[in-house]
Amino acid sequence: MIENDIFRALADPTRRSIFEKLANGGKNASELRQGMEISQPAMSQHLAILRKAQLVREERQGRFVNYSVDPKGVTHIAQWFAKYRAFWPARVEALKDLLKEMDQ
Amino acid sequence: MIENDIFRALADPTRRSIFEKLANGGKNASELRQGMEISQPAMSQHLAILRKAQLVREERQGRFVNYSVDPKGVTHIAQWFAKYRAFWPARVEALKDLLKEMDQ
DNA sequence: ATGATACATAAGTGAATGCTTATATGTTGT
DNA sequence: ACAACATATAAGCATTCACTTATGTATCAT
Repeated sequence: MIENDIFRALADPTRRSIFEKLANGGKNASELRQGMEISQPAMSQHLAILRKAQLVREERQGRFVNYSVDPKGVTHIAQWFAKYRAFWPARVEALKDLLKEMDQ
Repeated sequence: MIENDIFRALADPTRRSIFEKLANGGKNASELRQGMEISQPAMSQHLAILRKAQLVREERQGRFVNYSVDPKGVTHIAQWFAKYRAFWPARVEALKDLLKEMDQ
């Protein structure tokens, strides 16, 4: 189940910060490691988990593999999260209608 | 870190379905167990984890403890998720402005 | 072809996770 | 006070997780 893959992927803080980095633009695995104190295999394993969750997609570019955020996973969270719109703070209640549209 | 507690809490499918049940209205621990094939201690442990993540709040009512969705945790996910609005599908792009408001 | 570089995969390990059974705590009715 | 009920906590155990080291695969430059 993809929903399970997504939440398991996001449960790890290292993977969340990788994902966050990619939200600022695509990067290859080596670039992602910069300033992160993480081994090459560990990064590769994290990326595989994010990929399986469709939170991230890969595109080979020669020796490098460029990673970027995959809207598929993001959309899936959006849909899951839309179920809880009733509990957002009052000032965001205006979102309701748009999100209701999204459910269809 | 609360963000970590939230994502770890949601990583378990049993906890997500408990959370989902509560989104349809507050229930006590016994009611939550109905139709779930889960032991009493397991339910109690799951609720403790959801409570720590501020996804759920408790309110004692006599012998029972009524649980309901806590907007604090939900709001926190909303804020985290707002960072990735750029990757939502195009037809939801209209949400941008409202969510931008939310960031402040 | 050969070496260097970028990344993936395999196998092993300690720590965390979700369950179990047993027991404790808190509340109600008698 | 006491039994019954609702929930929480403790301790133990099997599985999962995130890492490690070692090795494999793919691409580039010479």
